[in-house]
Amino acid sequence: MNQAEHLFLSADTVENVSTIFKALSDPTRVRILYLLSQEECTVSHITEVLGMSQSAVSHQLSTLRNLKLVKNKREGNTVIYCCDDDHVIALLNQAIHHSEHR
Amino acid sequence: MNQAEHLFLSADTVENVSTIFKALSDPTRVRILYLLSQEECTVSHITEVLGMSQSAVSHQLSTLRNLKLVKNKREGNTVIYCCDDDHVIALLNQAIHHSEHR
DNA sequence: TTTAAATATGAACATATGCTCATGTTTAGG
DNA sequence: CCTAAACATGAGCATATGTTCATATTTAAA
Repeated sequence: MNQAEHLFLSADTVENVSTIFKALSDPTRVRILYLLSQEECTVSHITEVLGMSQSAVSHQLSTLRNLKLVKNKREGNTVIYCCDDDHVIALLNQAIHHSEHR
Repeated sequence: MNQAEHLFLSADTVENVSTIFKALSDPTRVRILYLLSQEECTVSHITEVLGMSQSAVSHQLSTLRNLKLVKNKREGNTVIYCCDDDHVIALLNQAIHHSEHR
């Protein structure tokens, strides 16, 4: 391949891509996103399923919210989270599939 | 969705998936993998293209080697690196495509 | 209007990460 | 053999990250 024919990534693309992957680079966030990919969940439900502290879960949800990977709605006393980025879920499912079929 | 119908991820799967994504969570490694997805490269070539120190590049190549995402072969005085995990390249390309088409 | 439940958030802390700097190792050439 | 080029690697350092702990906020119910 000739040097002139290289495809280059813009700095923006590199930044966006690594940011998306960074969001998926933590086990807790993987578990949260996978759970939310199956059903909407309250924070307390996520907390129970993951077996982690409410604070730890809330902090990670905050991270995912800032990245616009999840969104939430208040319903009375509780807050319900759901996925807000289908493509990231597709990436996650693809990685899961690959990991489980080797 | 009923609780009994949930799909659960094994601890191993969660660990594998987050490890793969962690490998892709750093801009330098994204640039290296993208470059190697197009052509085999010597370390010095990667160093020039990225405009980084040889040491920094070598350390990241070591990380990618440990994860078996790249492999290398010695050719005389130089060492040539190439990709060794097609699926990770597919994930990377998918993320790049998504990032560039929004 | 208190009180309790559900959730969010800031501070602190321990660990992980990515780079630089110095130096080690391997190979080709003189 | 000696030197230079190409690459690898360990130590050190600054920053980022994920959790806990304490506390704030919001809502429902008494």
